[in-house]
Amino acid sequence: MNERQGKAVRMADVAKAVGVSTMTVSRAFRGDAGINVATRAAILTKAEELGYVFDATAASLRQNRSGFVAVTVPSINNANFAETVRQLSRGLSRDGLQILLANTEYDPDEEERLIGELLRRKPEAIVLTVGGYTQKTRQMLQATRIPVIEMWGLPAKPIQHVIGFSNPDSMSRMVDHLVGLGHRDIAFVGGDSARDPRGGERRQGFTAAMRRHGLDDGKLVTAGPAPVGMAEGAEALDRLLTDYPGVQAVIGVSDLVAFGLLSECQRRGIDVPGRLTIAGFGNYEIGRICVPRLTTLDVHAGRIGTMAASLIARILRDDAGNQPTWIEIPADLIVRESSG
Amino acid sequence: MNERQGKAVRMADVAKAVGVSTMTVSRAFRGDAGINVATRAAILTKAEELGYVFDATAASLRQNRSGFVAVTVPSINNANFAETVRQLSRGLSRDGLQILLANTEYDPDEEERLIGELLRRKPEAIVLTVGGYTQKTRQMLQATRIPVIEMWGLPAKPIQHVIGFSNPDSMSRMVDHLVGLGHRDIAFVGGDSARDPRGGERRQGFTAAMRRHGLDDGKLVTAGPAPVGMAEGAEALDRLLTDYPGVQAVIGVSDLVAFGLLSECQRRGIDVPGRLTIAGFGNYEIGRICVPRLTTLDVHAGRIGTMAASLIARILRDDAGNQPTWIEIPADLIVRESSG
DNA sequence: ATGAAAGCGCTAACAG
DNA sequence: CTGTTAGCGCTTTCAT
Repeated sequence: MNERQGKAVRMADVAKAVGVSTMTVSRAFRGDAGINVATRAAILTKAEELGYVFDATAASLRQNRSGFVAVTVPSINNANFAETVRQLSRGLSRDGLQILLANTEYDPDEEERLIGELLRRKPEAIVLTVGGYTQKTRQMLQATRIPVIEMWGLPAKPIQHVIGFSNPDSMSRMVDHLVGLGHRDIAFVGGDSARDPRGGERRQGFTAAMRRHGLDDGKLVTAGPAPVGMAEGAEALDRLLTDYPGVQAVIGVSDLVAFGLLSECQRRGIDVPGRLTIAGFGNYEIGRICVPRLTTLDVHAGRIGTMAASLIARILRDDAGNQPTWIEIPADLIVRESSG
Repeated sequence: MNERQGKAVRMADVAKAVGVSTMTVSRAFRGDAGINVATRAAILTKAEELGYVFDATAASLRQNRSGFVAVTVPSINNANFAETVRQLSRGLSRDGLQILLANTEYDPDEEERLIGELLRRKPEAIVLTVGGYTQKTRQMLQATRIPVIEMWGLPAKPIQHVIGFSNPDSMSRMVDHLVGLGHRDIAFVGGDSARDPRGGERRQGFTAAMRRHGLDDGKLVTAGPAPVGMAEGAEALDRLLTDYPGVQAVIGVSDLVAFGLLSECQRRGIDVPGRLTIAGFGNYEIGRICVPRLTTLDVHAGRIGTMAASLIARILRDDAGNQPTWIEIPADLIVRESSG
């Protein structure tokens, strides 16, 4: 019956079936104004009947518009990165843009490889979690003609646009809070910072603030290679108490680590915050639910995504967005029961 | 200088600069065997120098191979779905396949819209979280020529391939465990099941098993519209204790809900499992860390992704994968301290 | 309101 | 080992 046996239905097939040109079918599908209402209806009906599926690849090639925005995150398993991606995705979908997501797994070489692959798809913009690029990565990002947005931090040498918060400054504020409560003997639990630039910046913020207060900035516990989570936090408590027996307060590089520390305290009957004050970072849902609730810093993960989407929409609309945008979304200190 | 001012570098530009045909450049980039090593090196060097970026869109169109696999999940913010996607992504990357991810937000109409958009990108396979499709969605999935894989459940009317576990059967086993411990007065806390077919199936598994044991199957608490998480679990405890004062054990539709219930118990000084036994579903990391640790069902979220990737690779390699595959990955009961 | 011709950047198919 | 020709399915451009 069909002369293109086994082949997918194209616009030309729909056009022939309806008795119009492919151009008219194209116009019907794009909702062009200048097209007869009846013709349009007939085309859409026939297309449905034939099982026609529009080929976005061909359209992309011809229009030089892929409709993609590339995004890289260190780990999609992290609830906060996931929330950023979710809001980014929501915001972009209003402009008909789809996300091309890549997980770097906290590995700069993997990130380089993934960004290379993403760029071959001709995305209209690329959104990155800031920090720790390889030389080749930086070179690719500087050479590309599309908008580049770094998020989740404030890079010293921004590539183009930036949306985020200062990791060290935010952490400094947490130290100020704990010192304000009267604590002097404060420790920091984080991962191997080489694999997690943001975590490393938080640790730097911790040591800088401790020094500023004239306190010992050396109470650091390394919970393992990034990403460190609940399990690593729980395991780290032992080392914390052994290495720094007089510790009064501890800050986790994230709420997940803080929750691990908290759980292990509970298990051992250590009163929080009576015997040990615990604070986290990131304002994850778990910190609002656990007992006691966690003092933390809200980095507004969702808002970062929302604002990145708006920024991209604006840049793609008017080409006026030629000069780099710098959007700082300050983290908010949230004081809860775990610090006292 | 350049005659294509403002335009991106193409293969033809590289070819001209090196003094070969575009075909040779194409071969160099694809790592074809039959090409002079020196020529290949010269091409790659020149390409780098000119800032050439391979256009995967054009290659896709010509080869009729997009290199995409489409995936839909109800929520990427859920750690278990994220883990499935992560492993799926890892497995597929070995075959040079990229994931095109869409979040349905537990909304069948949104799912329909997203699947429509995904199919226009000509993915080579599509992976769905099973259940609750609109009529149009089912029709699209039945009409498509690409492999369709439903995961995270065992559908009554599979479209093609299936990889997952039985939600009702798994939940039944949890009931058996609690009854085996001597509990008779058991409740279930979940979300509005209309929005979450998998949650609804778990509830059905609960009621069926309770009836099988000759016990009251009516102790249900609805924690709100799906997705229900930690916060909804915490809020639901009050209703649970008010509506069913004699309740001995409670099952959360997920570990997140169970953790919410557990936290609220801790807050009120209710002993778990002494006064109330709590069980969850899904084996989330939190259940291994919290105090007491949660009894749960391991659904092997990561393995679902890994196996989906292998299945896709196999189907795309030999076309022999014409008959539907049915892979059941039984959930494992994990007994921990929260049930006693 | 509709159509004809050209071409987006790459590669299949064939030739040498 | 390398080149030539044609064309993937759509849209731009220009014409009517």
